[in-house]
Amino acid sequence: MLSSYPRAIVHIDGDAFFASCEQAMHPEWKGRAVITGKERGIVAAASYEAKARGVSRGTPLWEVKKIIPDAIIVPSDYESYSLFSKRMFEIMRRFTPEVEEYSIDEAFCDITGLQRPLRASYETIVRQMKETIDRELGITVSAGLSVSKTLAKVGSKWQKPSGCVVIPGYRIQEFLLKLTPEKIWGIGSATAAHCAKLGLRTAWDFAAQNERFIDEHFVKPQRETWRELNGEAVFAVETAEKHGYASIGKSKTFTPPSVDKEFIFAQLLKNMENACIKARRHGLAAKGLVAYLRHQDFRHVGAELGFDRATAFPLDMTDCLRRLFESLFRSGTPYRATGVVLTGLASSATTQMCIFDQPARIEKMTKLYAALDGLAATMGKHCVYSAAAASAHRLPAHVLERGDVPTRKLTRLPGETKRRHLRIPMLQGTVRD
DNA sequence: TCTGGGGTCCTAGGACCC
DNA sequence: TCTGGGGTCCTAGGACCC
Repeated sequence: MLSSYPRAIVHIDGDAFFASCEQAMHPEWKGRAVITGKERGIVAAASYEAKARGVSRGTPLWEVKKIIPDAIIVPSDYESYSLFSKRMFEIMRRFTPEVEEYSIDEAFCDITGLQRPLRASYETIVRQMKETIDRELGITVSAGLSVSKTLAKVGSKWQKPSGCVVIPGYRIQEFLLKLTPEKIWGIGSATAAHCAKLGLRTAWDFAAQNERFIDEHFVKPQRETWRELNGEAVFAVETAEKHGYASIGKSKTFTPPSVDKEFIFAQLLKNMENACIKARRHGLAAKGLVAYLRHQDFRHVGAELGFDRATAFPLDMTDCLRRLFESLFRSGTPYRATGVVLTGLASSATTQMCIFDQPARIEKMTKLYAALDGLAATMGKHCVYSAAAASAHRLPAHVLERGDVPTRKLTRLPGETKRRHLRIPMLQGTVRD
């Protein structure tokens, strides 16, 4: 049985990936502080030169400029980074097809049993993999090799940048003794606090508990992490390509927080319109809609509602959104952000029609949005938007808007001689409560 | 660092149905 | 109507990740 002997799992992690890609594309930037994230106003990635001077992920850019006046600050260029990413995965596949593309800059692979066919030890295989990536891509990655994904991740983080760390079963304790529980993949701040309450100060304290104790005090995901730390490969390397989205969300933080009811609803509408645009671009339609409001203290309240028919049309959702909003909003409470999530996404081509639907109307709406999407493609996003969301587009001076350029508003569609009524009856959402 | 934006999965409790 | 027990679905919220 495969599971009866230890697996050899590799985790490869790009070092300051976005910044490294920029340096690879602009060799003259090597050795300099390079920052990406210009479009959002905070650091998305910082080169090691920048990190050495105290800049880390999430630092506001104005602060970066104070610390490093000559820093090179550029917007994140996902398309280019994706090319580096793809090539990294391809190189890994030269060694084994068992590669999981975990994120743009991370991948796992399973090299169990490959010593003989590749005529090399596991460690040598990993080293070759890492060195090939470094050489061919002109960036560096860090590698971890161990018996489970969680431990392989411990390895790849251990010696960044450009590390290559092996954690065999008999050395697990040695590594985990030097880590707090929070450093482990799958253990966040909440679980770390829970560990602290139980007197578990190191990751080893957690790993060394017996199963009964773990079952008593922890829930499923943490129990699985516990088993992984004990050398059991619980999480499989998922080779299958992930396609599409299970959900699409859009959110926006505004500073300062607002108590203005219509302003907040307009933000929500804009979130919803943006999410719909993205869904249509991917040929997807949603079965449900979540709306949420974030309080000043970062807690949020949300509510969900399902549709009778999957849709990616704002006109279908406006009523529903209003109802969700009314159920969430408390007047006098300042909110700092709004968000919308489209859930239950499936290809809009295969959308089942509900027997109460009127095909003609749906077809009209399909045409309308196809026209709007076409317009957006040629004239820029948001050249047309719903009147209700207008206040979110014409932003008050106190609202920070990054990256969005105000565009002109059209009152009629191209090819029309007179204004057409765009009043299409709303689809009834089913409130489940 | 008092805090961006985009995702996934899990859980507890209630509703609803035999 | 009261009485059990159990399954399944849904929802709101948590937690975590990059």
